[in-house]
Amino acid sequence: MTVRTRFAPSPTGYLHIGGVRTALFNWLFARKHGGQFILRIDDTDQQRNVEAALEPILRGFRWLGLHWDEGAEVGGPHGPYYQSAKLPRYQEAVAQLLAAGCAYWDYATPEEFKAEMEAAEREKRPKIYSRRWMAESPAERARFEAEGRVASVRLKMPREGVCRFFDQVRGEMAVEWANEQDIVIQRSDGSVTYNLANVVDDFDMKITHVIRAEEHLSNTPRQIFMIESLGYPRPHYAHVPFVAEPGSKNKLSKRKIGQYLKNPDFKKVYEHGQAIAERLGLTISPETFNPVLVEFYEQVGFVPDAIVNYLLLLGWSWDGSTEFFTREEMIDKFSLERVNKAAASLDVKKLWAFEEHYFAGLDLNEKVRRVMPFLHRAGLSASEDLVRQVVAEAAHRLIVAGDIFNFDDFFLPDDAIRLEPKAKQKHLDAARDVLPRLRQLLASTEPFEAVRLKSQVEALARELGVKPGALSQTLRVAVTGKDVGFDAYAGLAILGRERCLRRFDRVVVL
RNA sequence: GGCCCCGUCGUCUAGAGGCCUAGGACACGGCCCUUUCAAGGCCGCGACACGGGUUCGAAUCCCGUCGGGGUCACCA
Repeated sequence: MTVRTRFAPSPTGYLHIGGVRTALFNWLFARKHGGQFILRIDDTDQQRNVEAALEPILRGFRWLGLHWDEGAEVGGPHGPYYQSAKLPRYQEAVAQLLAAGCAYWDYATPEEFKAEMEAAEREKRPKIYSRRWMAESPAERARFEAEGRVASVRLKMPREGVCRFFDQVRGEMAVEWANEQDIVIQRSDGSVTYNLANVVDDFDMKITHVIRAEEHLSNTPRQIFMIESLGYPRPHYAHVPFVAEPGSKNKLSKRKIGQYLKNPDFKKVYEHGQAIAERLGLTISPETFNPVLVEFYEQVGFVPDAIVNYLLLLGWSWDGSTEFFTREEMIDKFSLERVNKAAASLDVKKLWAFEEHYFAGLDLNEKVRRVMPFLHRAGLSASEDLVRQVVAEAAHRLIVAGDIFNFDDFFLPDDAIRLEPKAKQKHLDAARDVLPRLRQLLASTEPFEAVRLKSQVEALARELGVKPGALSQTLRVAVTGKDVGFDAYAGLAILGRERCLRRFDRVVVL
């Protein structure tokens, strides 16, 4: 039997990082067993603009390299893969459940049902519907309808016995049927609810392994009841823990960004990304651009493999010490047995560390390829050759592609260089006497290369009885306006004599 | 509140009775290097929730307590 797994996002307009982690486990499991990974869309018919809301999700998966074998846009033999296109099929399943006596027409009004639930809560009883407005015969239905009531369809759950199932992460599970509510499977408007659609889709798409987040654990018994009532084969289950908030065990939520921003680590990464987004001219708000959403990482210029590798280790480990896995290695080593049971908090600082490692591992051409679009989008024109030199010298100072903006002084016109007041005070004002000598050095050093510049500065330093570092800092400020950056001599050499002198003369009034 | 799940350093985790004086990684602190910013090297800080058992021996098994979380929709 071929392994088939699925991920079923709802078109919400963004790709949640916790969802990606669950999807990744599904993807890995399918790949490992030579099976298929299906991307099915849980859209409801009342949603508008499904296409627009789906686009960021599909783009995110493609960007991360988590390709699906069947589903949205790619199609496949078990479609449709959009829930909104399957209403007749679902209603057929509802009819089957009704006919089998496993579901019933219910005529309770929402208020009546709610009153029962509130009473149960008050009396500290399990919230189980009394079936007071249940109708199983045409006569009963007619009677309720004469009162002007409209029916929904509820599952007629067993009231005794135990539901047992095996969970590949949690082991043997057992739940009393008597604690299971008669949930609505078909609304009074004829549309169908999640649990029913889910069961039918998994059957239609021949899903063999249901790997989903822990919050679905409580849906499992009622889904098993439907599966059995409909005569479907039962899939294997694995409930993986959800991804928790930074520094807490609450489920990560896109709505609580304001709260996460109070976490210093989270804030730091967010602000880093924000600065890059501003240079790109993106209009951003924390609601749509933040480290909970995959889009954030794409915009800022992360390496997709870094995110995937980090997510892999969030709730799974191989031997406790191996940190880095290629795609092939993760496919080879992944197993549900080694998935942890407890929720794991999102730690963007650690994700950042993975990014550092992955970006550093890119070869020079690859780094340049990733950095060029950022420069262009920010309106900075630069030859590939210049970019290559800067990227090479910047080395590990580039962690995400957007960090190239830290070295924008190489790509700005010479008259656009701004002198930072603090740097001026510290390195120019305090060194007025040596400025003419430094200018002369720039004008005369031949060839104009880093090693030569270095030895010339060192010679001058000896002559003046100062440290070479002091002179090189002064040169750096005089030419770039800033007192931070990579090796000053390399920077001068990259700019070339002409540009250095032009800048020097603009910045320094002798 | 009912039902269910979970509980090792701040965080992610290793650990399936003796290899544990509890290992690795991120973060953090210090030192070295460097008159920039980093990176790198070295050192350090730091956890088995608690209480009972079982056992020669428990982070590992059992019971209880406490703590945290999920879920109880005509959302998905």
